[in-house]
Amino acid sequence: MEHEDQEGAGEAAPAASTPTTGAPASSANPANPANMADVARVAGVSIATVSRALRDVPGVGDSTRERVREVAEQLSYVISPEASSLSRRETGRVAVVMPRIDVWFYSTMLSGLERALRAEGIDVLVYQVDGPAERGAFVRDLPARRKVDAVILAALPLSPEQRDRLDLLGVPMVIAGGQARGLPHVDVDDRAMARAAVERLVAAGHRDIAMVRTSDTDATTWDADLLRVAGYREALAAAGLEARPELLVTETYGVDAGTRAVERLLAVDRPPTAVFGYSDEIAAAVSVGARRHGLSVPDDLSVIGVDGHPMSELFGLSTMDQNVERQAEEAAGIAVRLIRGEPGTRSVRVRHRFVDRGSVQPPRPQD
Amino acid sequence: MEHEDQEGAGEAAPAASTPTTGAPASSANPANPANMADVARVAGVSIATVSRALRDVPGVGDSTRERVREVAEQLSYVISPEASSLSRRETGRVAVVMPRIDVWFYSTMLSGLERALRAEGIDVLVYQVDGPAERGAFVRDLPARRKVDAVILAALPLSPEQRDRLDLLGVPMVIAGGQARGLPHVDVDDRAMARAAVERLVAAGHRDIAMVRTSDTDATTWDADLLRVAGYREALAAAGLEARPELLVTETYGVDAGTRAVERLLAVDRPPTAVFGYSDEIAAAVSVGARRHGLSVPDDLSVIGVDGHPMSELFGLSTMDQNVERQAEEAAGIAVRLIRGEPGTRSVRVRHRFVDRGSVQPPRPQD
DNA sequence: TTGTAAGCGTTATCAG
DNA sequence: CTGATAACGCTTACAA
Repeated sequence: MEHEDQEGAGEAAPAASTPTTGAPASSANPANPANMADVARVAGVSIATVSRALRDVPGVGDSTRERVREVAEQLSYVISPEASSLSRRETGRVAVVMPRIDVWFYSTMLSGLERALRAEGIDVLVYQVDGPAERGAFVRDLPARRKVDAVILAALPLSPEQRDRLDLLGVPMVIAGGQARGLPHVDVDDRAMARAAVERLVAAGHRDIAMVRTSDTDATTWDADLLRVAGYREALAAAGLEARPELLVTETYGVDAGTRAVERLLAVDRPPTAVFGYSDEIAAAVSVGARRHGLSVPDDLSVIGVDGHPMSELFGLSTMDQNVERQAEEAAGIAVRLIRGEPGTRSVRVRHRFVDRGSVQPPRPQD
Repeated sequence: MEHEDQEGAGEAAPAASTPTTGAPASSANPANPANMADVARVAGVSIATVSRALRDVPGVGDSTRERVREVAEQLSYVISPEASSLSRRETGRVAVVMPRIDVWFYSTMLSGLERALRAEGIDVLVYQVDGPAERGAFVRDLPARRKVDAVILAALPLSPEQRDRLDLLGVPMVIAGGQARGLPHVDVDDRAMARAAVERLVAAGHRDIAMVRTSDTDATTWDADLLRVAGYREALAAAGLEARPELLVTETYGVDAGTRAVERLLAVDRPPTAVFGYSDEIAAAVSVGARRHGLSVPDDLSVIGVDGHPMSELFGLSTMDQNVERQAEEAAGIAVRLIRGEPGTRSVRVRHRFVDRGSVQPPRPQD
């Protein structure tokens, strides 16, 4: 370690070295934390009373409750969640299962779920289940079994058999960002979203409208994919436009997917004047690819995406925002109500919204 | 829908009712899962033997172990983690605490941590602690107390007092992506990374080198920020270049930060020919901003960032990759060893690496 | 090798 | 309002 100073250059670092605060007072012996019996003893009451006092359940005298509270505080007593769970038969935890964590949609969803669940005093256990193999293992071993009060599946693609086996988890389940037979879910209308996006292109005067999507590396089929393609086709049909197969291009995922897609699209007979991207990431990639080919967006090529990915803001891309935060909130809400046995656990469809950033313009006048 | 049988099929669900001796219905009765006593009874052994058999501890006859296994399987028995934890005095869980989940660095870190910890059979509890207020609350209430065997703090900025109070968690802690007095940590050499980046610019022949950073909305100070600025200055000094204050610009975080930064930089007397971005996101924003001003990267302006953010690939930006996945792995490893009381818990410095994408080129010949 | 029984720390049910 | 006491489901000496 060569360098020492951060930036104060001259001054000798104030070095917060000494364990400043003396003994953390009273106790706080991490090795064996106080338990309810300790509190009860010191407070001179029974353990049952401590339990009641600390949980704010009725049936304890005010003065008693107060005294217990003080003693607990003084012993820096913390309830043992394990013991409490064991006795109460619930964990205070929810599992969130998702294919990836390090991808915008999922990290945003997880962030929203965590926030909403934490507000309810529920802890979040994450399971990242990526690809068919891990999915199979997860469904086979059900590692979350008996560890949580509910499970939130975030856009996890499942076969019917897998879906069924999940019932063995024995707790309520919710789908966030998708659907599955018989489970309450929160999603957006992918088809309508795609249709609305393409309608924008149509309305701007485009006739040759391409759609670009990427294929997954594994054989997984995503509902959203199918639905958005369907929406694309519907919009074309509704406008009396032909769905030219060569304008629906699928590239394998990768950084140059956009460039490749643009190349393919420019090579066709009557190249498109507008592109609908399956996602904002793809729209952005197409936009970059277009630029590399000397095309400017939106002057030479209109582009619109789906998602509401922050990246699209940077690129100035118009998009159909699918409001992931809201989806997360709703899903968390359903999970909580299911846990509490409250009603109101119906599925929710979150509304998308168009975000106009000017990347859709009328096509260049044809010559 | 011919899924039906797990084993018994056919029989109408016996509903969750009879508490005890009733045959555990041979199948998964989610309401009342089998416990060890059930397994013991069916297998004709004691509950202790079941415990030993299922955990692979020595001291059980092979045939007995086998029989117990079968019975457990048949009853689709799953051990109660709560009970097990309570008895064993450990939870099998680790808490990961981070300011945000929906930001590249953190989601990547979390993804890596989850993967590594899952491989060790450890569950991950996430806490998103955003901003000074939540940080204060987290440190005050310590919601993770008694819920985990270790805590991993992912680049969580803490005051010395807060740092000290965390000791009350009573479990080992690790810092991932940063440092804090007295705690084992995993990080990169931010200063060296910045220096190396700027050295690339110097080596390409640039003399007027700017640095762009963004300020946080709250007053939080990030070590990485200070260190990277220091590295920037060091590199300039080492090259005998003046550190012109007007070339170190700080913009408030936002999508147009890049544009604003470029504007400011173009307005100075002798505008820079190269920009070092505090992060890849900023470098990308600057790159977009430059383009809006009619400057091309790298022809008119060289740009280099820090992070290894996938976005930089899309933008064709050179960067110093800080290898977050590796940092996660190392941090998880330290946590695991700390939990097991194994040695080898020293801090780790992960090496960064330069990723050349051609966004650094010699400056235009001056006229 | 196997069983018995004492915890682990709470909650919940009954009495008082 | 308060206190015993029996679960909750498992682990672990200690015996057999």
